[in-house]
Amino acid sequence: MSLLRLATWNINSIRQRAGQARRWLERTAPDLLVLQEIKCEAPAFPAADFEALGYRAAVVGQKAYNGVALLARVPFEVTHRITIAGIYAPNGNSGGAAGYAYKLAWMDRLRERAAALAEADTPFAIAGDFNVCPTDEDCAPGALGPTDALVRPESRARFRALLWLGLTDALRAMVPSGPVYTFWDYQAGAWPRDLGLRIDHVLLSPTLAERLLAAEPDRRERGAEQPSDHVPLTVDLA
DNA sequence: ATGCCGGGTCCTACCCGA
Repeated sequence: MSLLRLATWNINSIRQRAGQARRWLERTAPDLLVLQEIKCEAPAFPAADFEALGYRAAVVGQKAYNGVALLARVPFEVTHRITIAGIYAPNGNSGGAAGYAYKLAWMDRLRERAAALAEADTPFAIAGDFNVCPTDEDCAPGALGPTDALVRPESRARFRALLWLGLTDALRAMVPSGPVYTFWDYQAGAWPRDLGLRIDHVLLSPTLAERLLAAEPDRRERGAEQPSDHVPLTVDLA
């Protein structure tokens, strides 16, 4: 049986953690990795580091903030065409009411885009940092206040609207209940106290969800030297 | 409880993350 391994990782500066990403790719060998918060423009992205491992990079960069990239292993043999979206959704806590409104509007546009993909014939996955804890189980007690943009009801409603399109939350499909975090703040001993959040997600269209074999955040990476505050989330599809 | 850590940049005090 052939396997398609997808992964998403908010790397929090690719220039700071190119070596860590390279070692993780060697160990995990995904077919495709979407990265968020690369924090550089495309020419500064260390594409050669990944080409040496057999990955080709597609970069949408920005100076200082944000920025995403997609690393795909080449060569590959196309047996089933699928569409992969790598996203970095707005946090929504900065910029006051306007910043939160921007987050919600962005999520509304994402839903429209996902609805268009659902209308097409091609199976698809949306993977990335959604900056939403979908339920209370996805936020360690005390890790965030009730007014935080990541847990507010309007944010959660936008996430549910994606699921109502027929999408499957891959990690929750494999781990139906209990804490399974993908992020731990650098502050206040969040990692040693395991005060984490589940905000990185992989959503699968129905035919891909039928092929879901495994989904797991790689907690080892949070314990590395100078880690990102997010860990990679890997999803295996038959 | 925002700003304890850690990234970025107008190079160094300040913005942003979640």
